[in-house]
Amino acid sequence: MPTLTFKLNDHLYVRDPQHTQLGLRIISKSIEMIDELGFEQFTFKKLAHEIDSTEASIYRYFENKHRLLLYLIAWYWNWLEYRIDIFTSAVADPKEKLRACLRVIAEEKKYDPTFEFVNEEALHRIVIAELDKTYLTKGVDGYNQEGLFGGLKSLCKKISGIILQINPTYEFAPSLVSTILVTANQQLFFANHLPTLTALKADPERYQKLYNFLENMAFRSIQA
Amino acid sequence: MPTLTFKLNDHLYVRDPQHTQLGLRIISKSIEMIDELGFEQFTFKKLAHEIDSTEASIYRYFENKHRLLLYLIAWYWNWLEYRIDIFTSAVADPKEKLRACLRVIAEEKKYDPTFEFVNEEALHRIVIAELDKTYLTKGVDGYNQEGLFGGLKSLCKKISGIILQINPTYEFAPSLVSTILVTANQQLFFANHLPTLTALKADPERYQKLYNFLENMAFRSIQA
DNA sequence: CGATAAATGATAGTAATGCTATCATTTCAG
DNA sequence: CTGAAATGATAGCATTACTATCATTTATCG
Repeated sequence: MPTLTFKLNDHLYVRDPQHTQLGLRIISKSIEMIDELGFEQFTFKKLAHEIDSTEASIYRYFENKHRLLLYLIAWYWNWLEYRIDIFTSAVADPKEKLRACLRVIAEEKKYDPTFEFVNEEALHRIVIAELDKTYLTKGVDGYNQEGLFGGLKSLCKKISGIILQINPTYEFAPSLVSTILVTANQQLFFANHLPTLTALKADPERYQKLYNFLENMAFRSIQA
Repeated sequence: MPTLTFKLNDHLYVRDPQHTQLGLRIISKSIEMIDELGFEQFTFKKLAHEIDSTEASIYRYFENKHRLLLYLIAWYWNWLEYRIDIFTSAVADPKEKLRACLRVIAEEKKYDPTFEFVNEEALHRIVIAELDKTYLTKGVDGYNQEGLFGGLKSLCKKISGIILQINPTYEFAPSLVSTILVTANQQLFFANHLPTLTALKADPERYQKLYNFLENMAFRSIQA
């Protein structure tokens, strides 16, 4: 099986980490470490030590640790859209298309061997815990101009399009979609840490219940 | 008019800032500064300088800057619930009650002279930009045990109760409410910075449109 | 194969941050 | 008026997030 790579926005990195051994180790190990330590406790120094390299070398791939996070999360959105494309391409009915999207969004994330160097399960935990740090920063507008949020925006646009096929008069398509994308992660976080804020429980069925919640919210919101 | 104060959880502070001049200045000025600088750029050293005090003195009120943020945002949720109580107490019909809640949640936040030392407009911007930093941290579980998220949880419970009055069979009440509370802020942020992710525009009518979005989503989701 | 450039490693240094600690001074309460 | 509480002043410290420099290894290409 060929190892696929995503073409991510140039500004996310200094040197493309997908093209070298060291780059791939940086991605691989940083996912592991951010997942374990949390983004605040994670440092390039610690990462360098773990991959038997140096801080300086890592800085040759990523301008700073925030851009690395932007990179990883952009990768995640690309991966999600790639999965959504797989599961919607053969579907004609827009309602079924939307259901397929929601299934991909709500499903438990597991290691995808198509991308050897990425542990999607850990990456999903990173997205859950750190997503907001990508855009909730004084630099948003600049990042946005550089196109660093292209992955999320593209996904949002795609799903909004499907919703408008179902009901062309629905006024809030992009708001509903961004709400769904963000809340899917948030509800899983609440299930683990703030259970009073969610109807989900920290059990294996939570992904199914999350799907039910999102499907109910989406289809009822958009009905004419 | 008497100046009201909220009884906030003891663990949020070392010494209660509402009881002293210096404490009130810390609250007042920190809101201003976090709003301007963002939470990352904000430091106790800078704050000390602005209020003509010292770093050490501020540490006598707040264990660290993260607890100060928790304090401010807890205050905000208390204030929101207080406003919701005002606007729902006289209303009998649960549907109207829910509408009143959504109006308070979606409305433009303005300075409330009941609380002289708090600029609610700035505080709302802080909530929009920094809310997630209160719970998206490795320390959540500890904070939660200390009861530091009581304000948000209480609000969520109250509104969930109203929803269950409208439809006792709705399965996802707390999820819907937490989604609404979080998304209300998020959509306003997107309107200002990532407009492709929202149907709102960065204009004065955005609060009305936000209300419409939330009302549509809420009432349709919970209908039997 | 050898020369040259590119990539990486090794090491050092710096300003800022997030504290902690100590002691002196002011303010307040009984 | 006295003692305690609150505040100020100052110093210090480990860590972080970089930047800079130079040496060494590795890949590339004629």
